[in-house]
Amino acid sequence: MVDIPRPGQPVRGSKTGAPIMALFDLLGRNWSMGIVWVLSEIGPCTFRELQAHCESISPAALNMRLKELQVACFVERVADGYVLTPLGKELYEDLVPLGALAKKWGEELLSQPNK
Amino acid sequence: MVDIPRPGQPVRGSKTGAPIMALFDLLGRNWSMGIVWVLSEIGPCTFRELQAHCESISPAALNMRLKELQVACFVERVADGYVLTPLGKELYEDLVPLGALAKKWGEELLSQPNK
DNA sequence: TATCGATGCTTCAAATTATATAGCAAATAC
DNA sequence: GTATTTGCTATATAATTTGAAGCATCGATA
Repeated sequence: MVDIPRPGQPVRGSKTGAPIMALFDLLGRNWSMGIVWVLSEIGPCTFRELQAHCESISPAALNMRLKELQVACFVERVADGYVLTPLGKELYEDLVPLGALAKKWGEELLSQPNK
Repeated sequence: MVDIPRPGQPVRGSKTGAPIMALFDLLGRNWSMGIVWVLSEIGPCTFRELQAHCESISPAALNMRLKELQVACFVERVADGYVLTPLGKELYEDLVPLGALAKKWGEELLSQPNK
């Protein structure tokens, strides 16, 4: 039903399905990383809460990404709504450094003549 | 000309332009992370080499992503072709842990009944 | 100096994805 | 039982990506 890129199967970036490319294929979809980030920040939450925190995501997009992330074992549904799985939390931990880099990047862009 | 999401300006995921959301917006585009990854693996390389290593990217897509990554200061053109900037290398370093996670994830997916 | 191959793209139509808006069915709260 | 809230679905439109073809420029060679 919901199709996700899987290591070992052809994905964008690798016909043999290099794991990193499969992951990039999944995370490179619109909102994927944002959802993981927000879910980690605000903890277990309902669909509508998640939607509100993502500010401009459409329900169709949110729904699709959530389904993918569930099939991919990064997110699961519990009584309170949606949560990161242990693997999802690991993923989040790996994304954390990007938060710091993003700030540095923002400064560099400002100090730079726009192209 | 080439438009990229910038911290401080409205981006997907943040109307105020939270840096991490701007970065996710950029990296969440098709092939962005894959290009950074490949560029780091094979070092300075030509357009066609990059294209070959990305296995199935179309030149139009590669060109667009390269322009964006250059405007974003992650990639630059030198005599030998394209290279990561120092900031681009930092970005790569932050992506490295995802390589390990991807392998673990691949195993978890296999050991799991597919949904 | 003519031609060849390699390189760095551009073009364009077709397919895929994403967005925005409306709204509905089920569960809970009153 | 009526009103809210929640978790979506539907649908039309817009944006992005793909895939294939090909062109312009360059340096090397004949």
